[in-house]
Amino acid sequence: MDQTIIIADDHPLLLKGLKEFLNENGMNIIGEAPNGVQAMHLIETLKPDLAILDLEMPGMTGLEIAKHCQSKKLDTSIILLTLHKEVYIFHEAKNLNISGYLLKEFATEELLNCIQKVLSGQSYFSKKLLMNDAEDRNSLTGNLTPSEIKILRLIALGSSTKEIAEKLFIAERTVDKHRSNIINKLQLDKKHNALLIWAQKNKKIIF
Amino acid sequence: MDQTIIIADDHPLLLKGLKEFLNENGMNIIGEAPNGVQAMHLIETLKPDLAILDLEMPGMTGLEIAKHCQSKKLDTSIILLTLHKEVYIFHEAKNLNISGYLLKEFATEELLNCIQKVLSGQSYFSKKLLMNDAEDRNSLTGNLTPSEIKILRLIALGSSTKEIAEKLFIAERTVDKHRSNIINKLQLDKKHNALLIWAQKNKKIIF
DNA sequence: TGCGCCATACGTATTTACACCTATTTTATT
DNA sequence: AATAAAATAGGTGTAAATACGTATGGCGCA
Repeated sequence: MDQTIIIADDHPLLLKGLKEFLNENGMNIIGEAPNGVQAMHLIETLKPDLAILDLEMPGMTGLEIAKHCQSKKLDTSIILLTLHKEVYIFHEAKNLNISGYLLKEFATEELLNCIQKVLSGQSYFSKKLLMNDAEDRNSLTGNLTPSEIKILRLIALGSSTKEIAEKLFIAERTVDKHRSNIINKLQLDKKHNALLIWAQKNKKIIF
Repeated sequence: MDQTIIIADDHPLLLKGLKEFLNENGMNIIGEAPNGVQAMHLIETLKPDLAILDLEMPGMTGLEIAKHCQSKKLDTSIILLTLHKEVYIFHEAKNLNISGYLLKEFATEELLNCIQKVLSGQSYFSKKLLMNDAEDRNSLTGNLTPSEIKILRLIALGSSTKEIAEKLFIAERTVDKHRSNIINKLQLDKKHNALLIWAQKNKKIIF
């Protein structure tokens, strides 16, 4: 493998383990960073083929790095490593240049496979991230209609009513009405931002 | 160092990093385990001088292992590694045979120091765990005035401007002004609810 | 066929959140 | 004692979120 890789993680032991593991498997690691800001800098200066990033890092998360790369039109492929099952990332990944997403827990089992796929232009997302919490989800969002769920997700991602309307090509008032219905179905307080707060808190469930 | 060590962590990359790091520093690792149950088994069979354990592991947590060791009167010293600042462990440690407690985040910086102390019979608890998130907090909320922090906390708890004004016996406009100042200091997007979302996300830091 | 659910859309009104501005009083710090 | 910083308060304006209505077309199911 002559393709270049950088890695970033704020946990030094994990960074070390990752580096050793990749080296043992013949990968060409040209840079490593202990936080998101430095990782971004490495990507900009070294322009590696692949960046393997921790999702949660101080300064800049792996997700934010992906967004920056996209807006700066850098063609570094990105694999995210995460500790917890943040399923919502999977959905964001569609709009971003994220090619892989793995749990650290299973990293060695799947990492090589993932890297190979990504370096050959494909993408790889750990199935273990997808098949979970089906129960929680149903108990909470089972009553919601498909449109309502769509809107709820956009709210969770930080979109305003206006933005949602634009994205879904429907009227703001319609979105408004859906919000209202969602609030009723979830029996939220009739308080300002109650829906927003709920969506933020329950990100993991609604995706 | 001829004293024997076993290590356990459910994250394979971290376990690898830890092993390499300790080997490089001349430690004598006689066993490693990917979960708590196997770690306990290693301790019972190999009777190492020291066990370096992840706090959160499937099957048996580092804390449970410590309890077992105590009840079985094994004199293996125990160092716990943790990802998150679970300060409550520190208080439990007094009643258990836990000799060290470190954040993975700072592990390399302090780990050798900690191991030396523990192997020589002393104990070592990361100060970063005690004087809590003082750094994180300062880096993020250090510029904030006491009033601003008060208000930020109320926002995180879901209070509206009106409610905050009532609780603090000040005018709504004053609260408004503080919100504005907080947003500026934290350099948040000038977007609706940006402050609310930030406060929700960073609950752990501002309290 | 008709009933009900859903998505769509619009109107009106209220409450919040925030920007940008000024100004006074209190409290610290030097 | 003087200067700086913080807390307080207010004005004006915009955008957003929600409540509470009504209304229509589509679609499935009894």
